[in-house]
Order: sequence, then C-alpha cells, then structure tokens
Amino acid sequence: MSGSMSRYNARAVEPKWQRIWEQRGAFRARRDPARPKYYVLEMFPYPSGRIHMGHVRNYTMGDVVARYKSARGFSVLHPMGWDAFGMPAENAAMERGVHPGTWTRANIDTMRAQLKSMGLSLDWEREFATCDPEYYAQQQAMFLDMMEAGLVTRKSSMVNWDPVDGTVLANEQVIDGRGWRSGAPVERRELTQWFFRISDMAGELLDALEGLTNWPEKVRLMQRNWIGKSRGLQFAFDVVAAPAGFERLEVYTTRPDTLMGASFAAISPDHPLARALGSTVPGLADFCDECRRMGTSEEELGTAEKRGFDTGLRVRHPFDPGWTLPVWVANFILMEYGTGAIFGCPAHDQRDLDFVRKYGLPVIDVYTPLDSDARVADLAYVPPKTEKVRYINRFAGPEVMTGDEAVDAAIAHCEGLGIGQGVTRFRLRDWGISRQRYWGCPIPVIHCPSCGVVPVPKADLPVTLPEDVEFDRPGNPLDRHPTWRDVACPECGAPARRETDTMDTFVDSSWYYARFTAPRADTPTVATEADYWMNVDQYIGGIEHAILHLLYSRFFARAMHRTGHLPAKAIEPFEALFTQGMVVHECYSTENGGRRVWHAPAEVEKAADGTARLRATGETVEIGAVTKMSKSKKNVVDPEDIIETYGADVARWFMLSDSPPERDVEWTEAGVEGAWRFLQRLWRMLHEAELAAPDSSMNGTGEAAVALRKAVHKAIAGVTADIEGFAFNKAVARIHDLANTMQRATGGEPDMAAARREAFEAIARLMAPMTPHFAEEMWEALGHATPLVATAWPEFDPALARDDVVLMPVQVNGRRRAEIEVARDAGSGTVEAMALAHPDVARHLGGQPPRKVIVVPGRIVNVVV
RNA sequence: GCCCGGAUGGUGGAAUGGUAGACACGAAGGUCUCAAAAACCUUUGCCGCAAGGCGUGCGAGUUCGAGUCUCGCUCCGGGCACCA
Repeated sequence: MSGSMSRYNARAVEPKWQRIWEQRGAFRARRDPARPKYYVLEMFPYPSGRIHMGHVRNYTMGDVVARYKSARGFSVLHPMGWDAFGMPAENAAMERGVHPGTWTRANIDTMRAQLKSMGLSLDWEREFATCDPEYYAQQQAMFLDMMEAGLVTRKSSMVNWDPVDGTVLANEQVIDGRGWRSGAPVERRELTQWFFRISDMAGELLDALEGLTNWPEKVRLMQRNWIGKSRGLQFAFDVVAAPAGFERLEVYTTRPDTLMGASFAAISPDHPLARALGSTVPGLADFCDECRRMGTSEEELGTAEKRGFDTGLRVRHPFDPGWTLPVWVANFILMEYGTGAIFGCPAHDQRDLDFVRKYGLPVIDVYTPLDSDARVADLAYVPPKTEKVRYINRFAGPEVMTGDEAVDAAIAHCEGLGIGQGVTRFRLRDWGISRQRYWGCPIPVIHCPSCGVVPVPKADLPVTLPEDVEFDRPGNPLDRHPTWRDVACPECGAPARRETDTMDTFVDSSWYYARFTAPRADTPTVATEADYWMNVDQYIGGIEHAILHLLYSRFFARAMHRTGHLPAKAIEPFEALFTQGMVVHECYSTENGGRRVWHAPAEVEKAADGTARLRATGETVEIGAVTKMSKSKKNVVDPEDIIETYGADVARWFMLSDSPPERDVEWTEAGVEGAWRFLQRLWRMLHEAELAAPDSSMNGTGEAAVALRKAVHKAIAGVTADIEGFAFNKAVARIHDLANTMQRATGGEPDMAAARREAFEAIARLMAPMTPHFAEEMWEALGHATPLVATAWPEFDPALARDDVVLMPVQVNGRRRAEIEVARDAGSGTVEAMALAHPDVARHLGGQPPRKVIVVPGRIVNVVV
C-alpha cells in the first residue's frame, strides 16, 4: 500500500467514526441471555462546568475495558450519568443569581458534548441526572421503604453553625475555624437530623470485606479501620458526691489491662455530665463553650491543642474504693464514639501522656518491655498488642503476656467481679443524611403537630423542589417557602409542615449503578434487568472515594435488597474495583508586589533549557511543584483544547501511556506531542508498507517473516494480559515495541508482505480500545468493510508467542559475570555445565571449585564460591 | 493527631525474590535540506581509557541472590463522617 503520504487527520476522522458508531447503535446495551454480560462503570461526574483531565483519565480507562470486553464477546453495559445535586450549584445561585437547576443543566449539556468528543463507548440512551424528578422520586420511595424497614432514624447530632449567617456550614465552608462568608467563628451546635442506620450493619459490612477479593487491599483495609471493630470493657465509675442522676459514669475502654495505670477520667465537652456541672462549677461552662467553638471534623479535633478542665468531681477506681481519680473535661473526646467518657492511662497512650504532662497528673507504668525495666518518661510505651510484655502492675493473668492476652484476661476478671462487661463496639457511626439546603433530594416526610412525623404517601411522590426560590439570603430557601413548606397532614388533615431538609448527595450516588440497569422504570429497579446486569463487574474511580462513597453504596445495596429492590447477589454491588491516580501538572507563578500570581499552562511558553516565560509579556515564570490540577493554582489543562488540537485519541493514548493507572500521571506538553507523533508514524508506516492482499492466507516461512510473526503474537499475548491486569501503560509500551519491530521488518519477499499485513491488522485491533478512531481508520485502510467495533479481539498462536531459546545470566557470588544461551527446556545439569564452562565464569572462579550452584530454570544461574 | 498509600536515571516509568533501568520523554551527535521544521540513524544511570566499581529515599536485617520480604526512620500524597 504505497502512495499518499497524507497525515492522519484526527479532526475529520474522529467525528466520522463517532457518527458511524452511533448509527450502528454500537454501544446500546442489550440483555442477551446467549452471551455473558459485563457491566463496567466509572464514577459519574459532578457537573461542575467542564470536564477536566481527571475525567479524561477515568473515562478513558473505563472505555478501554468496555471496548475490550465487547471485543471479547461480552454483552457490555457502559452507562453515564450525572451526580447533579450539591453545593456548587447553590453557590453559583448566590454569586450569579442563576437558578441551581439552570446552572446544572447547562453544565451537563456542555460536559455531555465534551464527553461525546472523546469517542467513549457509552450507552447514552441510559443517561440520567440525579436531579431528575424521575430519579429522585424513586429515591424518595426507597427512603419510605427504608423507614418502614427500620433502617431510618431521627436523632440529634453536631453540625458546624455560623452564628452570624444563622446557617449550617459544610466542613469545606469552615476556613480556619470561621464561616467562609461571614468570617464569624464557627460553633458546634446540636440539631435533630435524619440518619440511615448503617451502624446496625457494621459487622456485616466488615465481614463482607473478606469476599471483595477484586478490590485493592488498601481500600479494604481503610474500610476495615473505618468500621473499626473493637473488643473492650464497658464499665461504670462510681462518682463521689455525684450530682443527682450522675451517680455512675459509664466508660468504654479497649485497654482494660491498663486500669491499674489510670490517672484520670475525662469526658467530652458535650457529655451530659459536663452540661450538668456547667451551672455549678465556675469556668466550666465557658470552657465547654470554648471547646464547642470548633468545627465537627475529626481532623480539627485531632490536630487542635489538647486542653482540659478539672471539674473537681472524683470517681472511685473500680478495684479500690479508696482510690479516686479526678474527672476532667477534655476537648479531644468525641461524644459520638463510645460513651463520650474515658479513663486515661498516660504510661501507655501518648495523647494521655501529653495531657497529664500538661496538667501535672501522675504517670503509673503498667508494663515494661521484656528486656528492660525502663519507666515511661517523654514517650508512652505502646508496643503492638501482639508483642509480649512484662506486666509490673496488673490485676489479671500471668506476668508476661501480650496486650491481646491481657485484655482478654482483664475482661474475664472484671466480669467475674461484676465490674462491667466485655463488649464489641464499632467506630462506624450512623449516616447522617439531613442537609439544610435546597439543591438536593427532598426528604419525603411531613411534620404534624398532632401526628408527629408522617411519611408522605407514596401516591403523592415525588416531592419535587419548588422552582421559585431566592438565594439572596443565607440559609435554606425551602425553610422560607410557605406554599411549598406548609401542607395539610396526610393523616389528620391539620396544618403541617414539610420536612425542609434534603438528602446528602451521597445518597444519590449510593444507588445510581442499580438505576442504570433500568433507568426509565417507574420503580427504583426492575427485577429482570437487575438480575441480568448486576453486579458492576468493574468499577473505576478515584481513591478519594475509598471510604465514604463506597461504604455508603455497600450499605445502600443491602438496604435495597432488604426492601426488595435488588437481588441477594447484589448486596455487594461492585465485583471489582480499581482506584486511579490523579492528573497532576507543574505550577507556574510570578511575583507581583510580593504577591504570588499563578498562570495557566496555556499562558506559559517553555524553552528548551527548561525555563519558562509568559507568552504575553515574556516575563520569566517560576516553575513550581507538580500538584493536582486545581483552579486555585491554575495548573489546569483543558481537555477540550487538547482534543481540538490533537484529537481525542492522542489525549487518550497519552493518558494511558506514561504512568501506571493507579499512580498520579503528570500531564506534559512533550508527552502529548510524543503521543501525536506515534500515531502519525504508524499512519505513515501503514501507507509506505508493502502488504499482501487482504484475502491472502499466506503465512511467513522465511526467518525474517517468522521473527516478525513471533513479535506480533507475543504482543497480542502481552497486550491482552496487560489490559486484563489494568496495566495500560505496559500495553502501550508493548505496542511501541511492536511498532519499532515492524518498522525494521522491511524485506520485500511475499511472505514478509503477508507477515506485515498480519502485523498491521494486529496492531490496529490491539489499539482499538485505546485509540478507537485511529484504529478504525487503519482497519478501514487495510480494506475491511466491517468496523472494529464489530470485530473480535485477536487470538495469539501460543507456539509463536513462545521462545525456544532463552538467554540466562550467570552470576558468581551474586554478581553477573556471563550470559549463556540455552534451550528453553534444558535440564539443570546441562545449564550448570554450560555455566561453569563459560570462560568469564571460570576466570572469576580463579580455579576454585564452586561451593554451590543454584540453577533457576529459564531464569538465572548463581555460582557460589 | 488518627487511618491508608507512595518514593527506581535529567523526566514518566519497567522488573512471578533471579541480568535494575523495558517502553517513552528529554538531551547530545549525525543524515536529509539553501535553511528550518518534520522524518530517519546513533549515543544516553553514575565514576572509569579500560578492566572494573557504584547504584532503586535513609538505617538495619533475612537470603546463594532484595527495587521486591522484615524492622526502624525521612519526605510526599489521599481520607478523617456536611467538597464531590
């Protein structure tokens, strides 16, 4: 195929194939009992405005899997939707006066067009947004089902409160302890809210992690720790001279073996006892108020300076009524965990040690290392609980034991004495879903003064959001919308009020994967569809969702099963999970009057010597750290610009080429150009190559032809394994390698022409999942009428993919000294003899006989002297 | 603070406990060109003329053999329950 040297024109080719695929309905998912199904899903995007490189990376990976599985004969479901509720839409409303819905819909339209230009094999007929009333109506119906099933509860919990704006703030809206708009110091405030009872399922969610063998181990570990199962002792201190109703102080401890080292008891500033004492102990109420002048996040609590206040109250040590401990209020104790009260053992807990050093309380050692009797000074002694230690101050068990053994002994001992009992607790807290915001799914209940909380009758669903809302004031517009808010009680008809809280957007994203199986149904799911399509065979998304989104989804799938909306097999909805890394980029900045000014990569021109200047002014730019692409540092490259300049395939190819998918990838202009040159080179090679006719069935027999064929079949085997193993960067490297081999295979013999055709056809098919438009264009140029989307994945010939002769390194004392060529299946004796006979080996042996020769067949020989 | 990761040439990275640096980017030299671009060829971990030596964040250890396993650190990143 000699002739035209035209360049590959992505701008014309990509829309052409996108049209052809669409006309063929190539990506429409169909239930087909005759074929195995494959459901591949990438985490759906929040419609923030435009797609970013993180989306390009995520959706390219998913598309590789979808197209590959499709070529392997699976009936593939690969859908896309929009996680469309959330705060940014309300922020846009406040800043620009645009309705959140209008803003969101416009963003979706932009982003849909951008995604389409990427040539993703998505079934767009299944698209939906979580802000569609058709979607959230089903969510409301499930909420009512879950209420009935006892999975929903209402209780009080802490929120960040902006006392000036009079609104609840998200953690993100608390900047250095102050409200982001008002600047007022934020307070913790108690509010009655709706919860899903996820903690009831803690044990189940923990145990089921064992079965998720196709999830990254690190994600399972993070979830395990998050759920935080612990065994400990729950007991009560007797309070000396207790205020009425507080005669006993319940505490929970995972280290009852250290009770002999107790030097204080401490309670949360939100503990009922702290509140009760507030009126009688001077300064205590102020201290608790001050503790509450802090956000609700554990991060803030963890990093804040540890502070305490002595209540003056004392409790009796459970083993000795004469031994009393002071009761402190401490800012680092969470009311949400355990009982909101602890005892402190400073010798074996660093936080407690820091606390007692600050307030001058005693340190009592409980155990020491086996080989030392050193006492605790600046550092608490906290060995792993599986390590044996010497108990020098114990009340149960032998002198030498591990922490685990000691805890068991302590629990048994205490239970025997009637001091508390061994309990299993979980760190996992119930899922608070109430949000005091407009742009979310309304919680379908009505508050009636006489009937209490009344579910909205299912016939009245959906409870849709009112359109006529104002964002000119802080707070939830639903609260001040009388015609929406004020309704008649469905039970007694008396005037009542709608619940104005909306649901956490994590609820929306906890079941969308199930909805994709029947996106237009007037029930949340349809059994036949869910039975066929569930579970998601491959889920792909960012590691930042490792805990919350994935745990909530696991809970929700179980809840959907209990309420009849999913089959039993779907209680773990994600069969396999892959967490991809971020897209990062250099930061560019200049200094302007002492202020750092950030510049977008598009405004910067890089010179060959590594320096950079502003295109507009020529001013030298400082090149900063390589960090996640973010608006604040402006180190953002717009995918649309890349697609317009180079085409979607180049963006996709580069995204896959450099870094392993789970690691961060640095977006570089040079890398993109490299990808572009590679596609151009292959295109040129194709047009310069002499190929056998398309119907030729000749196989190469000459040495050069066989060598090329071997390279082709090795590449097919390798790329297949790489895609299966999510090693897309290695697949790309192998394809590069094959292209290099093809370029050198220049012979004019007929069998070479045949081998070359085989090679070009193979490389087009191997590249199809990654650069689909380019591959189709190659395939068409090779004379095929049927497009690649309808062509099977190539098979390899095992005989050709295998080497008969291997090169084995020979080491002497672990250092490589020679290389021998041996038959693949040569025996160890033969290999050893060949190795010892090698002159370089003999030289390094210096006449000495080897002490030992290790032969690892097919891998290495090590001669030890 | 707590939980989870990561660290390999100038750069991104490759390497079932078995030849460290595949593949790519960049750089240097060359070919072609009036010239440039593009393309193509060669070289490219560091030290050394070579023989050889040194090298996978730091410090120990296990092993015939460690980038890979174990222990102790350092730095960077993700999450911490109302960002999505």
